[in-house]
Amino acid sequence: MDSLGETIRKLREEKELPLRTVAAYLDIDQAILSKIERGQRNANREQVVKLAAFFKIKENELLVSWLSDKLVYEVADEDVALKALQVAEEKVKYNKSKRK
Amino acid sequence: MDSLGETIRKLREEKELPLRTVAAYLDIDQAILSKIERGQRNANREQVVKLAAFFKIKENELLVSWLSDKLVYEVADEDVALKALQVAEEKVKYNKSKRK
DNA sequence: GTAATTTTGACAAATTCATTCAAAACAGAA
DNA sequence: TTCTGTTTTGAATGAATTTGTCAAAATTAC
Repeated sequence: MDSLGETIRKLREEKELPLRTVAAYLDIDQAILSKIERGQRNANREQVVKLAAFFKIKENELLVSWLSDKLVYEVADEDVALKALQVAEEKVKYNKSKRK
Repeated sequence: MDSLGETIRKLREEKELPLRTVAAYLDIDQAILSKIERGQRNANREQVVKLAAFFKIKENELLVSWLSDKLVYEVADEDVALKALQVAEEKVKYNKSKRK
């Protein structure tokens, strides 16, 4: 249940790479990557895709991690957080079945 | 499974009230309310609370409707939408248990 | 200690978002 | 059709949020 930040920090440290290296690959300032890893900034979709490629892990898994982080952030400090997530699931399922 | 917009439009039309009346209560331009009802704009939390009071319905129900709309919007056109919602649920549950 | 790396925060730029307003579109009644 | 009230649209503005840059401070490793 790691956040995106925790995940990529672990991967980076496993390979003993400095922020600089990964940041260069993503074409962003290392300060931003530092913040992303610690959850102070959100990555954008493009960056997530690049990160998956860089670390050679499944793109979809990282996207799920990233998206779910955003969702958690969105419902934070709402009492109805869980309920809202469940209803959102229903709505997505419903839309999917309808779109066919 | 109505969206917030559909819900409040129905309520307003049941009572045969013009946009003007409800908009005045919310202290916003009627153009905005029109857009909120048709899902072209997001309401903010405060407006949702006021709407619940105005129509005398449960605040939490309307908040769930509003929040879940935002979540659906956030994951729209992502293949991993459902998965992300499920993982987000797990994360929220986990955070809740930890925060005690 | 030095050197490399990471974190922080101030600032600027860019982008997104909300709001206002007036005109256009629409609906119903006469 | 015209009159009246309502709703929708879109352009323009302003506010707020996000995003990136940079350099200095803090931390870590040697």
